[in-house]
Amino acid sequence: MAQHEAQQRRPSIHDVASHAGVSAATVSKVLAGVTTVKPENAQRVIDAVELLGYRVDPLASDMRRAKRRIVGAIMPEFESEFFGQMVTELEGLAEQRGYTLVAASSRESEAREKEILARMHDWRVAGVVLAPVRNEHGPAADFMKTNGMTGVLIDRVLSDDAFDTVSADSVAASAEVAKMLVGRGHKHIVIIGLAEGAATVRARLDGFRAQALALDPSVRIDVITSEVSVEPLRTSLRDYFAKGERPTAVYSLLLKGTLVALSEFRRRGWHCPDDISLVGFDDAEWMQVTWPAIAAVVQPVRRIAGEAMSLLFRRIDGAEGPPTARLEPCQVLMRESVGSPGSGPHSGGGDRQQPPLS
Amino acid sequence: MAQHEAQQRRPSIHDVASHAGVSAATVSKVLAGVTTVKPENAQRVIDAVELLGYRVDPLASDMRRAKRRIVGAIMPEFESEFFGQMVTELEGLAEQRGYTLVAASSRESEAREKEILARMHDWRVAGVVLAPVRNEHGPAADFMKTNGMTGVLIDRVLSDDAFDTVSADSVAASAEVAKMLVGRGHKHIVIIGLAEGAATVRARLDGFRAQALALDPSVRIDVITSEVSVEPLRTSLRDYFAKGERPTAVYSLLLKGTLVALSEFRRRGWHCPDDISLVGFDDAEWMQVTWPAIAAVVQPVRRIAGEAMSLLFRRIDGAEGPPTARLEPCQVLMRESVGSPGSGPHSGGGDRQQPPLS
DNA sequence: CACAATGGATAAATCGATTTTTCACTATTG
DNA sequence: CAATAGTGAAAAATCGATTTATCCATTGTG
Repeated sequence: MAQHEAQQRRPSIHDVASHAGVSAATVSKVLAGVTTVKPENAQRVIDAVELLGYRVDPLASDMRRAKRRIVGAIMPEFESEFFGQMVTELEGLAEQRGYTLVAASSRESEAREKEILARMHDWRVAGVVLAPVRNEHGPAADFMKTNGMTGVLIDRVLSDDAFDTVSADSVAASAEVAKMLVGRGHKHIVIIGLAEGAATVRARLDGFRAQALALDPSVRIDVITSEVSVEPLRTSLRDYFAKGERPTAVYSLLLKGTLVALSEFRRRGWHCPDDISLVGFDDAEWMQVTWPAIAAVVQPVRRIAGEAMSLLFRRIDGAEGPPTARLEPCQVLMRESVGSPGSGPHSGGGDRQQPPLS
Repeated sequence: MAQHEAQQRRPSIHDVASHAGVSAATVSKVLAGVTTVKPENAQRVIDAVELLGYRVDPLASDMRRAKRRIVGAIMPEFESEFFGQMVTELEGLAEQRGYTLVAASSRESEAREKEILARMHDWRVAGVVLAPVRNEHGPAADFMKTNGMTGVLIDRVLSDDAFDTVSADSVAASAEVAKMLVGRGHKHIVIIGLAEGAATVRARLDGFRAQALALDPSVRIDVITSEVSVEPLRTSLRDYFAKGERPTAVYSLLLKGTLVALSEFRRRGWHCPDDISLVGFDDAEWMQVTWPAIAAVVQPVRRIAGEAMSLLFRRIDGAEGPPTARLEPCQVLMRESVGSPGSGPHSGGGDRQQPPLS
């Protein structure tokens, strides 16, 4: 098998050195771009590198230097478009700077999150981008603090006294959603979400509520949250509807909640937007091809990733100063899932026949 | 800032050794579980480890040993549920064996794929799980061969003469889809897909065609593919419909194609399944909450990942022998998007009002 | 009692780079 | 012409582990 015969040891810096007739130190210098090498010798090194197909072993290289060129990324999951895109972006940005990104998923478990972090600390990563499962006050952030790790917290965070944070401005986005819904005459709205971290959820709720009540003090806003997972949320929403509650709009604070809402609408035979309107936090590709297309808040993934990496490398490069808390603006995509209350077929209006796209 | 004062150097194996009053070699042996250490000394080492909070530096550890405990995973993208789940699974399996998984996305580019592979080779990874952008004959697999890397190819592959392969049995699944559609009376079916790798696409087409024609020799099967990206596919499908073609069912060989089909249905105002049926390769969470729910072929992600890792580690551990080519069975999920031709409203039947879920 | 065998541990070599120190040699200056 | 300054490169130390070779002290045996 070629698989085995080619298993020869790769050339080391010493092989290059002896081929070029210089010392390993000189080779290292040439490769690092140090200018105090005689051009003639530099050329011989370059030739030898070319001839042998030599490439620096990043592991050995990182061994000696103070900061290793590895950064970690910890996401709650890889399965969603949001975190998938996030990892892709982070990977590219790390690469641009000559760093290797090691990504891991905490699978929505704080215990696992801390374990992964410990492992990354073992690797002596230069820094970590952490999207915490709950919020900035979990055990993972604590671990980072007590171990003097450098890092940036993203997504489910507001601000921290030790680390820079970057997240979507979901408060402003929620206010915009409120404007959209109340502006269309909705007077009974239910918000569903997970109580990921008290602060972030509260912020979104407050952002929505403040704007909604400012526009129409008579609007009724119900909130359904679940502490732990999505399934209890489904049950709660089902019970809520079963009680006879008839809100005219649902605002879901998370993607899975949007799915739950849709499936509960199905279960009850409600049509969206005729019977009930829906807006979801987090956009997904499929939301624009279904009928109705689902209105959604789009998070600025690229900006969050870019900002996070830029802050991270600033710290890695030794930047001092108090931590910053950045909020990146979201975009609210109005789509067919939002209508006006009372325009559905049950009240005489509406037509489920979708119009051709323009 | 705590961020900096805690930046103290971590204890090394020598620190542990001096604390325990033994040599570094002894510490290493205790940690490796070698039994030729006096119990008394072993205990002192364990105590010192505990006291100092010592943890082995995997980088330094891998330096000396022949095979590094790192495996790579290269996926075409992270944004889809399929590859997201795949990475999650692979990560867990690598972890179980004490390996670190380094994942990277080739972003559907063969050039990038090869670059990533070269970087992983630089890291001297013990092995790689590669989901090639096109097929098993791309430059990446070549690179692996000529450099004697060990690896397993997954997903868009059939078999290879140098590497083990694992993929979904999309041929059998396609046949099953054919049975489902033809069995319901469809006589004009269009298949859409990317010509990712000639062989895999052809296999799926053939699997479908053979089964369909066996059941009904009069069935007409049109095929629309695009070499490169999804957009040309959209254009082709649009042109196809614009020509006046009126197939009664669409079978999409890829997730993005399913989205394209749905959006083209929308554009023309066609209702699914009344006007046209749809089955897609690759399932996604949203497909069961939309109306209609979309019938889909579910790939056995866990099994593929498990089999790939098991084969990979077998090779890493030195297993010889010719490469194997595994096919894992898919599951075809029948859902509302599949109906019988001619039962739609245009021909008198059908009712777009969905029934409540059971 | 001398010598071999054995258990247990340490010293030293190694992995593949980087960085610091040392050194040889040339060029400048008093 | 000797002392000093300056160049470029080699030698050596280092990073933090693992592994091999070496060594000492017992114990066992003839």
